[in-house]
Amino acid sequence: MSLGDLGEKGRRAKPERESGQAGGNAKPTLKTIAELTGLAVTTVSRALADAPQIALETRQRVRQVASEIGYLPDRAAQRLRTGRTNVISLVLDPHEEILSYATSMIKGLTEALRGTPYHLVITPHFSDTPQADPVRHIMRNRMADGIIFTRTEPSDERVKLLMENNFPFICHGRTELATAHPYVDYDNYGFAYLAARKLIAAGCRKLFIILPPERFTFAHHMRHGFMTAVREEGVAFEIARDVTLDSGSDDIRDYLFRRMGEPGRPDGFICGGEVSALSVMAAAYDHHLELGKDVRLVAKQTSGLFDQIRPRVETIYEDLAEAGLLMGRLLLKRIGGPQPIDEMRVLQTV
Amino acid sequence: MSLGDLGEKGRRAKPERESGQAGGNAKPTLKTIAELTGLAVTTVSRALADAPQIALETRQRVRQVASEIGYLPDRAAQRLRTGRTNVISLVLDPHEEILSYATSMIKGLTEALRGTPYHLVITPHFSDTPQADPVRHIMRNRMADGIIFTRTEPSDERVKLLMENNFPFICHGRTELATAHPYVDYDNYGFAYLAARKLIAAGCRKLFIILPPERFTFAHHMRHGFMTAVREEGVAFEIARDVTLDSGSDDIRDYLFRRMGEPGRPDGFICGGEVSALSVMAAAYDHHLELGKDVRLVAKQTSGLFDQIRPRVETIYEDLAEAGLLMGRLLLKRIGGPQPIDEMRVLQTV
DNA sequence: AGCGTCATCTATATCGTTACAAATTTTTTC
DNA sequence: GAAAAAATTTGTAACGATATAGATGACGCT
Repeated sequence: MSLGDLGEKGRRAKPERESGQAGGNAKPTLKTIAELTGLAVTTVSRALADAPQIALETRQRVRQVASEIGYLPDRAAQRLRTGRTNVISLVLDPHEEILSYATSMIKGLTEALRGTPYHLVITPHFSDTPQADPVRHIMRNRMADGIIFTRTEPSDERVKLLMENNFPFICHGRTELATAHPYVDYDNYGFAYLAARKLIAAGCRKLFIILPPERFTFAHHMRHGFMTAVREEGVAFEIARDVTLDSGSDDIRDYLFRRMGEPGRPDGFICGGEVSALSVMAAAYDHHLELGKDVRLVAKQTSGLFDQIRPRVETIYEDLAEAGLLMGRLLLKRIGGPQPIDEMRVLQTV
Repeated sequence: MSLGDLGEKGRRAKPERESGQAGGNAKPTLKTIAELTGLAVTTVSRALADAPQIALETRQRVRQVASEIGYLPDRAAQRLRTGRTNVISLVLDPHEEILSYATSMIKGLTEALRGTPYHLVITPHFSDTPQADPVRHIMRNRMADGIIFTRTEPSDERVKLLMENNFPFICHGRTELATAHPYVDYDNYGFAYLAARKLIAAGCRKLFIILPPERFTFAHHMRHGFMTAVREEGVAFEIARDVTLDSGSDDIRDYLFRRMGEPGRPDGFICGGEVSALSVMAAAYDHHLELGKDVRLVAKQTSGLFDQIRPRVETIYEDLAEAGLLMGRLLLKRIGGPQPIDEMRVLQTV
């Protein structure tokens, strides 16, 4: 089936302007349907919108014709007229680490958007530009109807901006702002707490945790969960100083290798990232330490990766696809509903 | 900085229709600039397009004013008028495996699109619908100016469709079609050949390879490279029968675990996927086979993952970010240029 | 008849941009 | 100094959809 030459100049290439049913391959518009049914363009538009003031019979007839000729509304025209873009922007830093963390989320998002008229646009935020720039840009130029972003900070500029402008958004992670806003988060307090308890229960006497960069809210949650557990049990602990979960895996490995060679070596490690958890394992391996005996590790699992890792590692699962699905649904709800719906959801540790 | 209430009804919420410079917060359009400069809208448009028939001085003045008031053209209007969407569609199946493989590619793509007016839209192709559907849909409804997809087949329907319609696209992987078309591929022949030679050189006597599903062109390339090497050296070999690189990691592991328990166990494994390579390692581990001694493995590396894996595994690197960057650049070239540029690039094994 | 009510349908204007042809001004030429 | 040529600028009409207000006809009521 050839749709005509859509390549270089598009439909403008055809000079056939006689609005008859010349060839069946001109892109159908409302006008086409109007001519076919003998109705006015407006009526067709309203009919397709299922307006009650159009006779039921007419509506059905229009629908019929529309589907017969494969009519689909022109997004650009709708967008220009209504101001609605049918776009959801996922703003993220296209670094491998973050991207891979966003992968499952994208899966959930596409699932949530499936069957809706919404498209998912990846809006990159390059780390050499201010964090709020993409958000500002999207709002200012109405590039999307809703924004999704991750790695929320306690006093997140993006959240503030979006709220000021009453622009639909949802973020992964919480802020510590006074005003409520929708978000989806994972119980990182629970993760760290549970991880620490597991290690202590397994006999560890000194726990070590690698945290996310301090600026992220979930770093605080993790630290808090960790601290609560070690205080409850009164065990020794240590928090990684020079590396974070955002550090390169090689750096994390090197850092841990060094640390494991120094006195007072921890025997229980908590790592909230998949590849960085492998770095911990690698550091232990390079010291000929046996995992599950000399040192123990609890990692956060966000994919099937750790099911293939040997020796088996204890993990706690965070379902990012579920988070993505939820975020998508909540955002659509927020966009559709005229009144601000403040939905907050924290996915629990299992 | 508040941009006004952009949430519910957008700019349409303001009834201020006096086209003066009432508030500075109305979205600037060509009309705004026209009024400010005393020129006609058309002139402003042409001036911003740097048309040679507009006096240089005028062009500069218009530019000046435009940047002062922060003018940015309305995408929807441009799109409606010109038929150009400024969108690049990346079509992919949002399964975790494929997505994670596409992750680095997305990184390269965003890099290529950086600074251009093009947006990256993730167009999901759900496996329960015909493969060519998204492509057809994108062309028919002019959802994008160019299409990118992966996992090309020898007689790929999508390629045929896109070529018939002369629609700009680029795919990752080659076809075996008569007509030339642009693509970016990785030398999977070289990968398998090199991997096999490495294993043989290390002393392996029976090689085993897990291939991608037969329907993909690169499966043939890999098989061919593998076969060439084993025939040259006359070593025994085996090709995975019940699993492919697309199988679930658990299935791959279970399959290999079984195979390793049977007589005539291979001692050299080639695996063209990251997580599935870990499955091979896991299967060996579960059999108490020592990697690098009892069995050897050569894996394809597409991220930093294997730098953290112990014991160290021999890998051959495929740079998917580079592929993404290249694909983005070639596609943009193809979209911009009026004459079809047939660019074929195969990234070599290193 | 005359008038209002209801159910349908339609004409017009507009979103912001660009293509096209025509109009205006300036410069050149004889 | 007038006509021709060149250099600028401008008006009008789309692109395809929808919001708004208005038109049409059928029907019932007094």
